[in-house]
Amino acid sequence: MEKTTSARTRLIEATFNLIEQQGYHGTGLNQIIKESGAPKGSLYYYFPDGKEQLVSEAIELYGQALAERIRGVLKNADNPAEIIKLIFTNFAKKLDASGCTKSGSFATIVLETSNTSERLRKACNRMYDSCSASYTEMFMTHGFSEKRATQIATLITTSMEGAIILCRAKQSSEPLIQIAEELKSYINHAKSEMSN
Amino acid sequence: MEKTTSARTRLIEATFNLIEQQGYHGTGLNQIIKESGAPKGSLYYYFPDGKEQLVSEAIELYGQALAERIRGVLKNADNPAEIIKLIFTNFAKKLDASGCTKSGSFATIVLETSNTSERLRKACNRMYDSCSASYTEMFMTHGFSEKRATQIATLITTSMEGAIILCRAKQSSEPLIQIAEELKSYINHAKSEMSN
DNA sequence: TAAAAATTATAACAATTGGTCTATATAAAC
DNA sequence: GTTTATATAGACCAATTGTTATAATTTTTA
Repeated sequence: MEKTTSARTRLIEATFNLIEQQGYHGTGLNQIIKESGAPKGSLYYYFPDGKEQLVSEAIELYGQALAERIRGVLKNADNPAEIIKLIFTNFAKKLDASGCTKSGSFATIVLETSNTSERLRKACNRMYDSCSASYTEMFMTHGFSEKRATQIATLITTSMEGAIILCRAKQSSEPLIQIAEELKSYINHAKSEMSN
Repeated sequence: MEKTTSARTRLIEATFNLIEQQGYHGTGLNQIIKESGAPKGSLYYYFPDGKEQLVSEAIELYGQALAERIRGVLKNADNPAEIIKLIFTNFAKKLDASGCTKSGSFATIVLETSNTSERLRKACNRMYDSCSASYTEMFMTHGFSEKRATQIATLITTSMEGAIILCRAKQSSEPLIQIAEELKSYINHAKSEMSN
């Protein structure tokens, strides 16, 4: 089972790796093949729909992994504010580790293809929904109303994605760190107002 | 003066228009020429450094216009929370007017080129700094400490950029509207805590 | 009107793009 | 051991990418 799927998954992994650094159109299939080390003939065998399918599955795979990771961290959280801060600082660490080259987000794909590929747009949208839902769920289990929980979840999702962009532009993880602190104090404030 | 610069500026305008819809690598020079209606031979006459220079100047031009627009709106603001909300809802309107195709942000360029072009990365970064500084300035004139003003400005800048991405993915301006409301109440809260 | 400068046209460039094709190998099943 | 899927190799495709070079054309200046 390992050997059979390895070429396929190597292609997917290389795809996401390169796209998060260079974008969708900036990443060629030849480069993906070289980076993955996968045999060239295998690409259209596993992904008959070509690049679009390849990227679509990369979004799906990475997105699910991301959503699960987040959900796992949120699971045993007793302090929502603290745990959100932790997630942001973790992202900052990963970004730093890559020299600020790998953002770990779908923003590029969205911005490049949302007007030309419904398939990719929807794949990205599902991932945002999935992550956002995880946040919402946690806040609700901590006593927030559904409406309030959803609002905060949206703010988290958007500021996360936006902070990553600022970090790439600045070549520094500082924006993520800053937002981490900011959101923490905001969530604490929201908590204290939970009565109304 | 109008006729002489018209081909040049038409090229720049077409460039920004297309890039915000399709990204940097997704937009070809041929398409820019066609869209702009500018003579083909003029491109490398006005922009000897090619695509990079063309895009760089597009960022500069659009960025300055954006920063000025924001600064103008903030100038005669007596209610910071309300004016921030207004800016976000204005962005939402513009996005809706384009059928959610034109984001009016530099995120694509950052994500696609920050690892390969210092020139473009820095150009985008300058624009973020410029906008962020406008927000900071306003909050300071309304009594916020410099530190606090900067923090809130960063949250505004990041969540704006992130919200735009969510809107593109969702094909709806709803995230921008939601964040508009959320930030408004947040700023009001921050204002009430200004004493410490 | 002649000379100079600014602008545009056109063709070609090598390189690369995403994608298709057929032939060959490797493995599994009977 | 022969047949049948599964998988890989690699040449090939037309189209397009950004870029360069040179020629023709305007426009400005003298």
